Amino acid sequence: MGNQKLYKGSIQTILLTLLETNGKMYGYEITQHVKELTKGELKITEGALYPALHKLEADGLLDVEVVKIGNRLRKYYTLTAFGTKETANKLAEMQEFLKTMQHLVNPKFSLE
Amino acid sequence: MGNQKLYKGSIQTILLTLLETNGKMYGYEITQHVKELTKGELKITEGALYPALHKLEADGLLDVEVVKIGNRLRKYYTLTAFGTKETANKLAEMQEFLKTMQHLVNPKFSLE
DNA sequence: AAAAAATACATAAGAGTTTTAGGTATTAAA
DNA sequence: TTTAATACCTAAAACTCTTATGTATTTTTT
Repeated sequence: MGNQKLYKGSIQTILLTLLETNGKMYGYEITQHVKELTKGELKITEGALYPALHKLEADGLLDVEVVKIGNRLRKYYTLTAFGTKETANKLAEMQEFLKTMQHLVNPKFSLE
Repeated sequence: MGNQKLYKGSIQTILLTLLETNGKMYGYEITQHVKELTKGELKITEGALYPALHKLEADGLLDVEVVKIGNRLRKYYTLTAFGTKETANKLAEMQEFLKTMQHLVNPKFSLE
């Protein structure tokens, strides 16, 4: 497992991207999905996940739907229209960031 | 200027990489260099820069040499042997991180 | 059948990093 | 001569995440 510190600041973007790709997801599902997708590189902890989901919801980017499975709750999250727009913005920023970082840490390719 | 938040956690790696590439640099020089390299995308603030340099020095990754230019001081930083080793590690972690993020935000390319 | 692990949510204290805002001082440019 | 640039620095506050803890249900293992 690499340096979790590097992922600071990118969790929101990750959540939004996953929801855009998969339509709707619930918290626990997201943690498992990310673990698999990244082969264990990134483990989104609950202490980071739930506050992030709540904030995105409070900010109007996500809608939530509570579903009862047996006697247990699941909270399915989906993007709002506003959330979809913000996802595009954040994805663009992420791509810019990734490109910039590649240039910085891989000077051989920094000639553009 | 994109989302500065994304750069959280990567400043140490950026500093080490710059020092590896350029041999020795002083603080102010680094801020200017990064601004140019990234075309203004990333502005390393002094409040982030100096504590980071001091920490890397305290941790034994950097040596410092004070030079007087006229009546003004410059503190040139260079990598120690240990710092060079750590730079390689952090660069590897950064590459891993960048690859993982590309997969996450660019699902089309996530088939490996 | 009982114990352990997995599923599913949540919060709160603490750690760590960066921003914002302030400070000192010298040198170059307007 | 006043402003901008150079060059260093720190401290309070904001922000994000980790660690630790809690509750409860369901499934798997012993």
